[in-house]
Amino acid sequence: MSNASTLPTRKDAARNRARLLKAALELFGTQTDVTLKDVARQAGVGVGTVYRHFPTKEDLLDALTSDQVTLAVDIAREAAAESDGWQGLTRFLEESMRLQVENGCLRCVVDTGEPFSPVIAEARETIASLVQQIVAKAQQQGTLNADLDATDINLMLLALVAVLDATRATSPDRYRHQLALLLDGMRAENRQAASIA
Amino acid sequence: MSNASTLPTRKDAARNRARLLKAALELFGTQTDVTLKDVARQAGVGVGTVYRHFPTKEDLLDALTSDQVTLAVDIAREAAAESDGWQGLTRFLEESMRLQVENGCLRCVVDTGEPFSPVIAEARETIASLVQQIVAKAQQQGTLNADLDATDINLMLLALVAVLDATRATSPDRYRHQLALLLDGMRAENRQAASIA
Amino acid sequence: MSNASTLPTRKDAARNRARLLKAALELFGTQTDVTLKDVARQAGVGVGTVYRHFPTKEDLLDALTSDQVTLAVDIAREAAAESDGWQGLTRFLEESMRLQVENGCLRCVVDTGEPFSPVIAEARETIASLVQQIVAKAQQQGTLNADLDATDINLMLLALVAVLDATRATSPDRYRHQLALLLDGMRAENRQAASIA
Amino acid sequence: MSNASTLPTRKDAARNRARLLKAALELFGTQTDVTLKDVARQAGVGVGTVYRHFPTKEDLLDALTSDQVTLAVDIAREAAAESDGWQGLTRFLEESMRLQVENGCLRCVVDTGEPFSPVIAEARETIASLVQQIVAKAQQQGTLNADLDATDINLMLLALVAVLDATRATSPDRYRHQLALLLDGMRAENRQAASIA
DNA sequence: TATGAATGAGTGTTCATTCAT
DNA sequence: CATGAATGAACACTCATTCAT
Repeated sequence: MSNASTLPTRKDAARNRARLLKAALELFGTQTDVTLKDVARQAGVGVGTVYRHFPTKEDLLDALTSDQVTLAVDIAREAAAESDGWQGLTRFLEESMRLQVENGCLRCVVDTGEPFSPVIAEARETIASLVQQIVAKAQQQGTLNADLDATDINLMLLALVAVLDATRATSPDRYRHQLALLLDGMRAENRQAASIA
Repeated sequence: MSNASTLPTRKDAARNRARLLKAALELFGTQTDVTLKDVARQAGVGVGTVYRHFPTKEDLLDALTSDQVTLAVDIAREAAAESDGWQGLTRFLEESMRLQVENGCLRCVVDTGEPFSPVIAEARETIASLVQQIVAKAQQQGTLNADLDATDINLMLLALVAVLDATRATSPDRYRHQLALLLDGMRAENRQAASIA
Repeated sequence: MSNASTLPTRKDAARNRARLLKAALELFGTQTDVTLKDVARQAGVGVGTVYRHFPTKEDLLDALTSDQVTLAVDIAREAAAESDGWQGLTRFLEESMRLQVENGCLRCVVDTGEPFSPVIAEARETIASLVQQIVAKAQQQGTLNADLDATDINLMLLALVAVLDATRATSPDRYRHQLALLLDGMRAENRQAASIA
Repeated sequence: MSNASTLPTRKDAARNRARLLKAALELFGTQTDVTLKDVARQAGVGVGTVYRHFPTKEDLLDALTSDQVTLAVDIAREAAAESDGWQGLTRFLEESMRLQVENGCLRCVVDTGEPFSPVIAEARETIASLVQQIVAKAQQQGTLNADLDATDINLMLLALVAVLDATRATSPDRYRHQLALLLDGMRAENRQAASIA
């Protein structure tokens, strides 16, 4: 939870930092156009406190993203540890989506060209490499289409996140259906040469 | 009160409206954070003119959406006219995405809970109903999974749009791969009972 | 008064620009730490109007300075036209100070290393060159110390401005005494070899 | 209530006060827009400590000024002790400027109408009185213009400080030229009836 | 007592919207 | 009608000052 680059020694400071990240997660997870005053109010502190912990709005978002990406790295690691590649892939997608359902700030796992901090870039690379391992394993085991790579998996996540965001208010489980379809489409035995030109 | 000299004004007004929508499409299709001054400049008119035609920024976006949804309705209608259901479905998705590639304002075809105007709501319903027809036909013909409905298709579009938006700058064709996967996953013969819990 | 780089075509816009410059002159001429809200209030307009005319606080100050420096150029030109060099020098100093008494924004005639716009830089060079002419003429005519140059004159102005600013509230004419002393010190016939080590 | 264990604290407090003043002098002497956090960091203490010693930013500046004015009083006293009035005057100006070159906080010796503390006011009066003695002596000895008084001398200092501040970065000795001119202008024998109207 | 975290009024600046020309 | 100047609420961010640790 606490970033390596910042070390809030005092207890109350650490608590405020956590509160701020929690508040920010709650707000940015569901809306865009969140002001820092909103975050401060939600966290029950003054604006100045936001700036003490995060010198810039960008920095707050980076910290938020870092936290989520760190959790995502753990998920990828556990998924890569599965001996069955297909199982690993399924687990990676499902657990990542569970993270998004709970926190709603996963957008950033995929590199969309937006500015990001080194920490995030590194985590992304780690995830990409782990996913690549999972993909390779599943392909060797003959359960995954040969024409997929790590980027496809990341984009799938992005797609599912979009679905979740759109349906969260009315039927937050809906994305699972899409995930099922995608998984079916990814099975090696289901590949259709003529699906698309 | 109305005389001959005021007639050409109507033409001008219509032309300005078209110009504004074109300008807005060009800008909102690729960026966010577009100001109305930007739109006015792109259209070659003053800000006041924007407000004459669209009392509110929201109204402009609604009009933009309406245009796109209208085009989407046409696509859906043509797709529904195909005798082969699977073909119709494929066509609907591919053509809709082509629209998004070109115009970039398809976000709104799916109801995401955001406020929208009656005309958009109506068009959405029309599309939903047409897609439902396509889906039913394909299912009757035994080519489409039985557990899919029109909403799934719309959400698929939403997902693909997210992929396109993220990859537009670097590899704008990437979404086609995701589409292929989804199509494979949707084929009746490929349905896996155990894909997901 | 109106800058060449900006062309306020409308009458009311031009009036507001003039009002803003007037208000800014009144405020910046006597105080530091003036906010743009202060300027807006003093001018009787909204803050937005300040930004329409001057995209940046710096720009407003630049415009203010430009105006004053332009007036200063005229003074220098007239002073350089005097056939008597000493007379020209006296005139330059007295008239420049009159400008400062009235407007209070002359600080900028001397290059103090702060950022400034090209317009100001150019005007400064023009003034420096004219003052150099005056100095040379007076030195040729044997009325001015040989060891003075245009920079000395500018620094003298700076010094006198400091005196004026400090005494404006209590005895705004006091600077004239300092000016008299400096003029006496500049007369060729009064040069003391041993005045300072 | 007071015991042996609190005694060393006094020493610490005194040392911190000195450190703070030193740090403040270093920062305010060369820049404007110095924050109290800057001062605290430069002094190696926390902000809270600044406020323990100086309840207000203004108070810190007052203390700074007091220190400098005290040094200036010493200079004035030594200068007044010279038997030769002109020598005393020269010494006063040169030494005062040396102070400004080194510390850069002399602004305050002259009453510019800004708020100031009683101790500063008193020191100013002392200086004024000493300078008045020097001036009177030199006038009696026939080396100084009859129309000068202590205020003129203080304003001269102010003027020279302005010159120094403007030229410090590029040619910090430049002010000496202005000083030479002023001294020449102040010599009784160089008085020109017609220097200024 | 020293520390530095917390505070919030205040800055410069933007932009949707209104209104005089 | 079209224009673009005027408006002011709102934003990201700063900093003198207070207060919990």
